[in-house]
Amino acid sequence: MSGRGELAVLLATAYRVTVDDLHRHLADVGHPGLRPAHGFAFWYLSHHDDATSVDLAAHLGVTKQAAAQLVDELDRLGYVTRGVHPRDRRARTVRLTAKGRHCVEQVVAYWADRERRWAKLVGPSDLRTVRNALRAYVADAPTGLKPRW
Amino acid sequence: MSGRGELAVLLATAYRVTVDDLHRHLADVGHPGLRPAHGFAFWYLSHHDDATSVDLAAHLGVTKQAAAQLVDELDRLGYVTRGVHPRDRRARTVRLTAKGRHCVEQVVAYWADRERRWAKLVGPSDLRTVRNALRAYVADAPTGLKPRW
DNA sequence: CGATATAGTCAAGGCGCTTGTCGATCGACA
DNA sequence: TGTCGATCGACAAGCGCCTTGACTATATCG
Repeated sequence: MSGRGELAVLLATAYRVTVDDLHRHLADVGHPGLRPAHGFAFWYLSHHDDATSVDLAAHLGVTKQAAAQLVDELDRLGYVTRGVHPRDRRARTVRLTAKGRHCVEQVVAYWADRERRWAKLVGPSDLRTVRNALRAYVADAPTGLKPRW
Repeated sequence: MSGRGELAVLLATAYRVTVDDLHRHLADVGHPGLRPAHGFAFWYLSHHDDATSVDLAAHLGVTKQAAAQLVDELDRLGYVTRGVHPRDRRARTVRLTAKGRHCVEQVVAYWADRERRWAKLVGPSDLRTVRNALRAYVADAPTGLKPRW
């Protein structure tokens, strides 16, 4: 790597490694076969009561049908349940089950551990620098290019 | 964002923003409809003469058939040509055309510009810190989890 | 109240991958 | 040199994760 574009490759690699290792870890602790979209959905559902497929679709940046399919799948796997919406007879709510919540907890714990490990590698001060620099980079992104999650 | 897992989201967002903006830029300069796999393929082809579909497949981490399909597509779009392999009658070489090389140049220029811009946002010293921290993070990844590109 | 919008569901299609197979060529070994 | 197993590209079919289209029931607004 000649140096030019190295940051791009590092970002891509870091992201990919992050995702792959997280999913390997989740399989190890009883949650096999999950993928990034599941993770983003869990995050959203863990912060929103009474979410609907359409809410989730907007958050994930996909169509409502794709979101519904994802929810179907998570339902089948036991991570979510659907129920009657309290205020809209057309809609159905999507809620995490205990299994879904356990999964979210595992992700949170995983990330706490990874950050500790990274801080030990480069020092807490440098990790703060990384965080701030990434924040600046993302904030500088052209409008409309921010992923919704 | 409560702070826990923030780095994960920042990495994911930075990566996604990077890829999206690069592809928007490439469309602007005459290369519409490209996707990340194309970029990785271009990078490989620009560093390897006489590459074959199987070489590319290994590099991209996909099957030889998927790589061949990608090459078909790039051939159709005018980014690569195929030829006789100098040493193996079974194989065919894949080479970048002038259009392909132009695209690679645009990517390199794009990244030079983005890095300059990022350095201006956070300071060159902090950007160095980011680079070193990402290198450390990636080097610390569990074996077998390094993406091939 | 009527017209328009919206939620979920069902259906079909597209794209980018996968696995399987085949004939031609290669490489190793006796 | 001949044989056998491996490998290359190409062809074929299938799968997963999205998309668009359509429909009925419900909601919203003037």
